[in-house]
Amino acid sequence: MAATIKDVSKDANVSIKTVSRVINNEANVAEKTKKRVLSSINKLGFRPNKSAQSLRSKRSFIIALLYDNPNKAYLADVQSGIFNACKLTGYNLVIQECDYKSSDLKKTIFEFVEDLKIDGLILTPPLSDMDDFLEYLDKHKIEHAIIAPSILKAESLYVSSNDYEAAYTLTSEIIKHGHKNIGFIKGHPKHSASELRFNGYTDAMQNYGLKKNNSWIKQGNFSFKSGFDAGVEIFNSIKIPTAIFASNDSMAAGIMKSAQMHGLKIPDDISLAGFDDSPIAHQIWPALTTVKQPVEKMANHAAKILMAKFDGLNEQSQPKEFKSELIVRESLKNLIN
Amino acid sequence: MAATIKDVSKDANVSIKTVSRVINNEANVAEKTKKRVLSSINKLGFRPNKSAQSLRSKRSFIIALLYDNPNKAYLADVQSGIFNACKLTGYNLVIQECDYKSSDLKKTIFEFVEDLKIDGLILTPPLSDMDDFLEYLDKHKIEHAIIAPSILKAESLYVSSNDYEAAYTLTSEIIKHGHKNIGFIKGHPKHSASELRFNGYTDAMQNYGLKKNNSWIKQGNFSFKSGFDAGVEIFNSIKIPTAIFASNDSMAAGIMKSAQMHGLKIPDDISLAGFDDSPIAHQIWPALTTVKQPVEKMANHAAKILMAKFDGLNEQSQPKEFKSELIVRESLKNLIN
DNA sequence: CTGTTAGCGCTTTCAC
DNA sequence: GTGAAAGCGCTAACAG
Repeated sequence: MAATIKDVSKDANVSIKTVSRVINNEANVAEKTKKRVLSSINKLGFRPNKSAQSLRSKRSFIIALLYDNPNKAYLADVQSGIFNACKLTGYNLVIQECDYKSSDLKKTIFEFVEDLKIDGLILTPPLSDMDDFLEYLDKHKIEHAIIAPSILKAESLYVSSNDYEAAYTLTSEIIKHGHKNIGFIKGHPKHSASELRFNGYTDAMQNYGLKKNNSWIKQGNFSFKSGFDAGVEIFNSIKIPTAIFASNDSMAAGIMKSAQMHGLKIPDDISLAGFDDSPIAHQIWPALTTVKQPVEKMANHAAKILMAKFDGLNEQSQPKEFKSELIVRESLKNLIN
Repeated sequence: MAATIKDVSKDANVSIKTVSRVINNEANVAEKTKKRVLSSINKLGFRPNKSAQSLRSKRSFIIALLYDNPNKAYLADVQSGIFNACKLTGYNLVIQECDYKSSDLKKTIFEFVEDLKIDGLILTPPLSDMDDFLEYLDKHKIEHAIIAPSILKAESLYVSSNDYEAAYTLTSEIIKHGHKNIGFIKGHPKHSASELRFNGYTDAMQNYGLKKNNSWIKQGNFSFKSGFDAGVEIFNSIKIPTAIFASNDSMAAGIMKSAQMHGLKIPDDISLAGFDDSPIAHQIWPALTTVKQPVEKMANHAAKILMAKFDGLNEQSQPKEFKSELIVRESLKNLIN
């Protein structure tokens, strides 16, 4: 039978309350007593019963990841980042798939949090931007950290990346390769990143004195198919651009397929760039020029600042914004010389 | 304040034990009483406190998914299948990344299960084949369902797919397209699927009277890079095959890249086939001929038979083996005519 | 078919 | 700094 707090208290010759103090790292325990208790804990292999702790203290040492149908690689990265943070602190990770369009989202999550006494939530896009849901969480004092929200509120816990700047930089890079006619495929309208990336593209074009051509700008939704369809439309137009910047890699891969089916060579006939550096970016030929976001690190940090809050620590001083990295690969041709 | 079992018992004018019986669907409650209790539960919005249930009954209504570094799409599919099964039963899903090579794997998982009172585990490859770990779980009476184990023990809960047959069928299909010189890239040696797929290939070759050529058979490890490397080796040999069957899509994509860098056209110069129908299979061009396994369904079923066991139900009668589907796409050329 | 009693293992409250 | 007592909300064991 597993040792209980009582066994430890007997072994160490203290009250159970003192053992409890040691477990919970509370103040007011003499150093000597603490050592004795710790050695008993060790000797007996005592691990606190989480159900009992949870019943009494209404916390569970469990955090939850909420997501709605992200792409699979993104989900895996986020999850891995959070998991590794949990491992350090002894927290556990429950996952909860949600439907952001569902009308009982709030109720579902509320009951989920109440039932499991979930200590806090980590939200991923598009949940990160659902204002009324976020307000609801605040109102009910459900702790949460937000990954990549579009509106950065100083008082909330979040991590974000510099989508705008990265898109600006990538566009500039394409321009510096001698391209003037550059198309753009927008991402899912509900994801804040879509707008930021488009703005980065737009501003770079403008600052370099280039004109956008609306027949080369298409609405996508981050899916391979939407990229493919956009490619078909663009390649059927009278004049085609020399480069296309798609808001993510899946769409860029879709364009690549449509280009190749159209008999166009990449990058000789058309250059391509994506965003995210998902596995597909280097698993196709030619490999995609893209932007790598430190998704795993961001998620890791989100989990850390969330858990720090439970312990009253302040990790807010840490950077909240993570820098992306430009990765230039074969899909981008240099037109100069 | 949330309602407790006591509140319900007062409202319904019964003892708390009777309420408990209703919650747990136990026998020996008069239909009439049950109705009254249910209506009180409803009226008060009562939901049982899981911590208290867990403390007393040593179960948590939580199951856990154990995995070690699978590919991201596979993980997402498995997870989704399990999650959907959980939604039906009210169970929750905790995830646990493991290192199958770690010497404290057993200890880590044991404490994890004990601490959270995890009701059962779902294992994915390569954990599915770690005999001593499985034995350990049996010995400690930790319930578990196994996804795709190599050895099918009648007494254990598992789901599997017909890897051998599928590989046999795919190889036959390649042969029926007129190919005689067919290479093969093996998967990760630790995954049972690798051997099954190789055997399917071998037997098909033999049954059609074709000879295997060892310089076209390479050891891979399921990664894109291992496929790429294998491709480089094969394409540098004096004579190259007309088709290569890679044990998964990532490796097939790797071969495709090496072929294209070698100036070979697919499928005109070389046909390719993969396995799994991962996203990459149709996001490259030409799209890969492959085999689709119902991963999500398998995982869903694994979760269902596991949870059924907790309630003493027997879902063993359900099929344990799931059929794969052959998907022929552009990467396979017909050499006949 | 229903109820009473005890107690799971811990934290809270308050006393010293 | 430390401890005693109470009790979180539920289920097990038994009684009727």
